[in-house]
Amino acid sequence: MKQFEQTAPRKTGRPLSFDRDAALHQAMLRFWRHGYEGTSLSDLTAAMGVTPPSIYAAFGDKKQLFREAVGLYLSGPITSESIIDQAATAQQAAWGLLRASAIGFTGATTPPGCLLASSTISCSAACADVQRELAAMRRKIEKRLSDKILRAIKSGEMSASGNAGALAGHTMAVIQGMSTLARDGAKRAKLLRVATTAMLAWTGCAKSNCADN
Amino acid sequence: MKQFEQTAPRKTGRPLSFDRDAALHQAMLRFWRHGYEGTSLSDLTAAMGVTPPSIYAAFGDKKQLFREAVGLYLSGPITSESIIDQAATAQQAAWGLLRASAIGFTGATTPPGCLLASSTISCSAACADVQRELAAMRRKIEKRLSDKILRAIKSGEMSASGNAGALAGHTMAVIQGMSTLARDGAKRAKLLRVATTAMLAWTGCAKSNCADN
DNA sequence: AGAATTCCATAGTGATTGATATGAAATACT
DNA sequence: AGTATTTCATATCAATCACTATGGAATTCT
Repeated sequence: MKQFEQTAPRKTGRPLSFDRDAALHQAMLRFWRHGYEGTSLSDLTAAMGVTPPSIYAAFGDKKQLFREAVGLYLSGPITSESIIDQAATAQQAAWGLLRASAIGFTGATTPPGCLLASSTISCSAACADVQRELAAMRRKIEKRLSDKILRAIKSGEMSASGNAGALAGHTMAVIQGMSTLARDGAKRAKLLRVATTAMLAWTGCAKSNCADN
Repeated sequence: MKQFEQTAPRKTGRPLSFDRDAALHQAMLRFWRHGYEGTSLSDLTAAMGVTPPSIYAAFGDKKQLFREAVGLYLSGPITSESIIDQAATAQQAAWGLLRASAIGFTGATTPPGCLLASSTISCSAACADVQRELAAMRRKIEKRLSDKILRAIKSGEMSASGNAGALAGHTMAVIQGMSTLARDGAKRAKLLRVATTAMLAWTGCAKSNCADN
């Protein structure tokens, strides 16, 4: 997230009268709940407590503000990458992602679902670029998981072969789908049961050596 | 779809100068690709070849046009309900849904993904009602599948118990997630592999008698 | 203190949104 | 033919969209 790094503090001029991080957090929550195009500038100004000129001075335009909001959403001590990389096995990596998603999609103080999964699923042609960016982020996570599975297969940790992409795709699909379930009102316990069920595919995979349709 | 039934043909007055069904089909394709709010009236008029007053005279307002488009999307000889009801087993019902979704989400002449899954995942507060309606449709399908699984368990067709909701939720999540994968560029073959992988959860379920997290 | 710099608040920009008013055109009924 | 009825085409409507011009306020530097 180099492009979002804090620039050197200003030495002169009137100081900012609002907390940039807090305002960005509020913007993230609005985008999370209503998506990119579903969140208007007047929504943002009301939620952030900042007037339009200040928003544009501090964040650029709406797209850049959204990109920073996505960056904030993906930041934090626990990320998809860290879950995948630090898992002992590929199967545990998938479970870690599914479990973290089930919990993250049903936070008490955050909107239901996943910001990445819902904010630009459908949008007008005007934001096709933002849509592509988020799609690339999703594919990046899937590839990282797929690579982890592939290495597990090569190292003999898993017996199946040739299904790394399918297992990774299935895991990602369940995560994206859990986001929709959460938006439709599913509770955390239900999402965790769905995640547990999804992991049965790994059991089935190990026992049946993966159907090779 | 009683509310969308063709009214008795007019007996007097200037006849419609456009094909209502063809115009509705074009509207459906636009909503499918860009979602409800992402499709503007000017988009619709251009795609349908109909001027705004004619649209409003023929369909009411934008929301009603969208509802008719959803009705058209869900119509046809093969529906979720028919797939579930006509399947010999609950497992075959899930597979039928997954397979039909993988194929339907990657049609050559239709937008990628699922209209139901993507058109109102995120929207402004102004269309929360439409969002709720689609959520209810998704839940209805899930419940029908869940009931099918429940009956299969009670009849002894399946050994597991107490996981009908989890299996149905998992199936629905994979379907919704496949829609996102399709939107992100996944090909039909990949979605079918994901669907096949998802079905391994049933194998794992049968063999391990379902983990009781 | 005075200059330089930066930000805030007011008020508005043109464009687009969903939706219509108006009157002419095209049909059926008498 | 004449009337009633319905639709079509033009030209909008008010509201909202993302965005900004302008000038004063608040700070640092000299």
